[in-house]
Amino acid sequence: MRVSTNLRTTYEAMLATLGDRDDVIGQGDPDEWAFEMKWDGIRTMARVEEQDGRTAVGLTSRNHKDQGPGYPEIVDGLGRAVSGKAVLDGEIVALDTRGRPSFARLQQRMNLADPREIGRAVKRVPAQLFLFDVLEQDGEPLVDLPYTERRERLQALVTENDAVKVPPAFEGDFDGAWESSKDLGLEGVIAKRRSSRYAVGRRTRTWIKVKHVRTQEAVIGGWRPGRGRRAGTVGSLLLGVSDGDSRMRYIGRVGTGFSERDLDDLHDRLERITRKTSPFADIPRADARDAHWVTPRLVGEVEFAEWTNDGRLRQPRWRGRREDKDPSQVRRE
DNA sequence: TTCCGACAGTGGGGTCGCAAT
DNA sequence: ATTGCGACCCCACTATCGGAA
Repeated sequence: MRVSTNLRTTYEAMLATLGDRDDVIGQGDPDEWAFEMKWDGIRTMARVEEQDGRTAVGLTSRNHKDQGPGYPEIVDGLGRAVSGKAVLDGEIVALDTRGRPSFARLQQRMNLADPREIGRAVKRVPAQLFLFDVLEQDGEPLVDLPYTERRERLQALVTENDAVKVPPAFEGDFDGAWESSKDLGLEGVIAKRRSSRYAVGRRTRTWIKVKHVRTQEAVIGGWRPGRGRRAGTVGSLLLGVSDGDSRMRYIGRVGTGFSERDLDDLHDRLERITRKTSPFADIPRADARDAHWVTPRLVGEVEFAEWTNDGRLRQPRWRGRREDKDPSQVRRE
């Protein structure tokens, strides 16, 4: 039986810089890069140790919370997958019915405290640990080795099982990896410089994440006032799309992507088209609480990661007004 | 000089646990 | 019983600043 201990992790995860295709292929030799899929889950530093003759496993999230107790199947799997001591970097994921990592499913595993509750959740939504780096092996620090050598060490070190995987890294062309990630319905691609060291706790351009982006036109049906620095202007916009009906279908809020000029401009325009009632057919009470309603006349464009199960924008950001669009023509794409 | 990376501070969706109503 | 709120997870973005390139 493996135990999950509250082992303190001494490493902060290395982070990738957000970029686009040109940031990767636009400079230098394309062979300098390796490509991995971007997994949508919980970034986790894993430590395997020997303690009193037993294998002890620690899992730590990015803000230093002990994740071991919440994922007993991974603790057990990691104990079987690795012999000896190691510090490994990876992502806890929960796969959907089509085999894609689903953050929505994984959320059902978060914040559970009661062991019986966790036991039931393991059966309902099993989680896996996808490993993509090794920082230390049997006490030997590996962070200064180049990526390619750490990859070799990782693959030799880990014996995969149900709960622990080492997903492949692709050499060669970005476009191939990009298309694969798209076909598989994944978030995007992480490009890693093959010669690069593991920069503990830092965000550098030796790792570049390139994400699939969606765009959607939306009608502003209201807004919420800002707080702190944004007091006196717009906090977020309440967005909708036409359903062919007189009232709009609510698709969520957007509160980032504005410059200070954008905020002033929007605030000005919105104040002039104020009305008393909600233009949405279906907005939840919580979202409507401190809303200021407006006549649905202004159209804008947002970028976002994906639609949530509830038909809301996930990770939305404002891209600007679309004066060329008629509100009644704005549909969900 | 320019640019990179770190920080702080704003905002989002979703889940769970717990206190207030 | 319902509602509200914070803690965790994921995150985008703006604005600023110091120091590296």
